[in-house]
Amino acid sequence: MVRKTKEDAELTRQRIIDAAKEVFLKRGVSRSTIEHIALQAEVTRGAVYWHFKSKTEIFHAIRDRVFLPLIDRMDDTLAIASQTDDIDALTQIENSMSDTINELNENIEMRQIYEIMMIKCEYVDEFATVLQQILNNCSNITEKIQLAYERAQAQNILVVAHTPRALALDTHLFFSGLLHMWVKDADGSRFRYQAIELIQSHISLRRKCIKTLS
Amino acid sequence: MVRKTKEDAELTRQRIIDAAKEVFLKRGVSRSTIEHIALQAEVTRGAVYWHFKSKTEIFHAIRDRVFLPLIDRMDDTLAIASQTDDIDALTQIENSMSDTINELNENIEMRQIYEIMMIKCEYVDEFATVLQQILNNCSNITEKIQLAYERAQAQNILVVAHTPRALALDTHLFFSGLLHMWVKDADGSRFRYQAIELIQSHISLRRKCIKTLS
DNA sequence: TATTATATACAAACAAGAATGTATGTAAAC
DNA sequence: GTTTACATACATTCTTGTTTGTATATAATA
Repeated sequence: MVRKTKEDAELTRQRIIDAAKEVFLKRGVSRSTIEHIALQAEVTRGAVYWHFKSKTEIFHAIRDRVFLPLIDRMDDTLAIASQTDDIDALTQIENSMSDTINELNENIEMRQIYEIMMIKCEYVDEFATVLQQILNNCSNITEKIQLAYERAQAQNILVVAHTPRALALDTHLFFSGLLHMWVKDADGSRFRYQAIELIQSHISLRRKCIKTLS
Repeated sequence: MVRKTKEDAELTRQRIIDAAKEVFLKRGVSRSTIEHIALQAEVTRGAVYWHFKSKTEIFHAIRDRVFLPLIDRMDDTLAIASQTDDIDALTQIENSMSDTINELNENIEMRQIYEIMMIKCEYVDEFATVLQQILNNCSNITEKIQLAYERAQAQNILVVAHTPRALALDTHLFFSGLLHMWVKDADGSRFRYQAIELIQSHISLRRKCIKTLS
């Protein structure tokens, strides 16, 4: 059993990535060895070394597969807000966060990879750069949220006396904390089941009360 | 040079803990070996094995030294609120968070250990229990914050239409996110220098506007 | 108080296993 | 025929845990 077709080889590559994900999740990135991954993927270390030159490279492959798409998606949800007018800016922000949580609820793989990134990886040496990338992404998201708050301000639905910048940072920190807790709260009792409500509550705090309607 | 006095031995023990902290910070917990720690402490592995039976035990020693006190302190700041009447409940919440940030700013060791706990440790196997402890502490803090919000409600300084419970969770998630970002933001440009303002802003959003004064 | 016994606080050496990286082999695809 | 996609074997380094040695503090005893 040697020399498969290109399609077979790609399949092997994907199986190695899948295997690494499982192993990382179970043992943490540092304690996982190439052999562990090979065993899980039911190939030899030779196969792993053929496709990847190191464990770090596998780590990045995992990251690219799921982590980046989710950020892009959140980005999009916030961006399209400027075009559609049937939905206000605050709701857009709320949706962008809710969508992410829903995605984590439905997509097991995404959830697993988030878990690896957050509590099963040590950000030293080669991994320190990953942390910087994450920070940069955070800055981008925050800016998008700020723009949305500025739109909300223009739509006159925002509470007064607070700058869009401050609100955006607050929201970002809230969501950042929520994601961390969501991941750590393995049994779901504390945060996982009420995440959506927490998001709604967070946004409603920023919405100007329309007392004149009643 | 053998068989020191008990005081000398305790000193050695502390030096090993100090050394481990430095090594963990530099290389991450998993990649740090007993030998690394011994070298940093300028003792042999024999000394380390005499005082601690494993790396995990050193980890817990580090944690107990700084991590727990900080949580206790935050706990206290929130608890004394019920006694002093010259300072309102919302300010108490604000202070408890600001104090923690200030402590992190001033206490290098505390900062380093937080960094280790947050981004230089993989929470698997023996370390998984540590995560549960952290979660439990979070629950306690959230409850304390909730009680403070209930006092704020009684003092009639809180915005209406939001339950103390929801506000407490939101605040806790905000602060959780802030701590994470504070730690990750090594150069300080993004969060470290404006953490206090962010806390003030967060709290002021919950404070009922006193328009009648002007 | 002086002597002796014992536990302490390490250092140094040893043995075993784990993990990595590379080198070599090989059969089938192209 | 050559390259690809691996499997297998090997050499080396790293790490751990244990064991042994030893000088001295401390307690016990006389």
